[in-house]
Amino acid sequence: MSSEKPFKNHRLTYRLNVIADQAITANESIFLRETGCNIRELRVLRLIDDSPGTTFAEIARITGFERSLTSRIIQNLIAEALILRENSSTDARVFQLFTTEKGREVRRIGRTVSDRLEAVLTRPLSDTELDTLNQLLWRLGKWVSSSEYQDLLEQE
Amino acid sequence: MSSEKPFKNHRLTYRLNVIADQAITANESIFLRETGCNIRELRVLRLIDDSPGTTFAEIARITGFERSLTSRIIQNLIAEALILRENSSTDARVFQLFTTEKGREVRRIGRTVSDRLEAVLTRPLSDTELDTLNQLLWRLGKWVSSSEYQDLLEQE
DNA sequence: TAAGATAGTCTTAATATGCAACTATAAGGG
DNA sequence: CCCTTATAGTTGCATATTAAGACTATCTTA
Repeated sequence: MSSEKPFKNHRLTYRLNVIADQAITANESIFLRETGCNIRELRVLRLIDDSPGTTFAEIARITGFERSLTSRIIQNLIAEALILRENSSTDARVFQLFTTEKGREVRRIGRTVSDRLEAVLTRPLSDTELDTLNQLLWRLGKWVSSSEYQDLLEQE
Repeated sequence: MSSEKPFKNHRLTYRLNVIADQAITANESIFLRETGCNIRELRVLRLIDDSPGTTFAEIARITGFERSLTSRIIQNLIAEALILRENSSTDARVFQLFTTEKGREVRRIGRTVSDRLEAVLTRPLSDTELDTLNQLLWRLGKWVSSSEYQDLLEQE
């Protein structure tokens, strides 16, 4: 029975990667078509929409993106008129970021698309199974982000 | 209780991606250090070791890598003396690939490292939970590779 | 007011990767 | 037997991605 599993010999890491890759690749082009933004831009847009007035440095810190990369993403979002920036009244080096009306609309569309894609992805699983999967992945996610995991990996 | 989940608002795709990314990134550097090969090279090495005499075209087909990319990977493996190639006796256009002694050794090391990393990754899960996760991911993997999934994604 | 820290930008260089042209050989058709 | 087309595999080129670090401007502290 268990010999029927084609994936059997593969590592968890590999399997995770294949699925994530497939899902991301498929989603990326759909997002781009529907919203004009790639996934990273949408993520930054979301962050700004959730924390109006946030700054460049905050975004870079939260996402973990390089500062140059973060800068360019923000510039793109501004060029597309999805966000705007204002000089901080208290520190002239800093500018604060806000979503525009159009930005909020794009974010809304992004959410809808995301909902749909998520539903398609999880279609073969029952609600219970999906819960189980979410829980297991949540624990794995916490684990791989922990310093204990990193330490354990490094000690040969 | 369920409100305690920090990941709660994130999408499955996102979660999968984060975990896969973390795991892959961590593994990649360890593999490189221990074997001198990156993960793709190891994968090709494994394929050749499992099917001695296989060809360039076979490798490209199975992995799905671009032909130019496949060619370069094979060249690297030859340069590192992990594999060798022989002209096919029946078709002068074709060459056949075999692992060298060193290649088999590297593969063996790769397997050991991989075992260890896998054990570290799955440490927080019980055997039963791991089984469950494997099974759910296996089903998701089959699903995202199906044409039905692709079709469903595309229909707006 | 000088020294150093911080916010953010921009140039540059390395790397990765796909495409398409290219060589060499095989196979089939008239 | 030649000509055309197909296949195996390689390589040059063009492009996209990204990190690093130099740079400007401003703030802070002494």
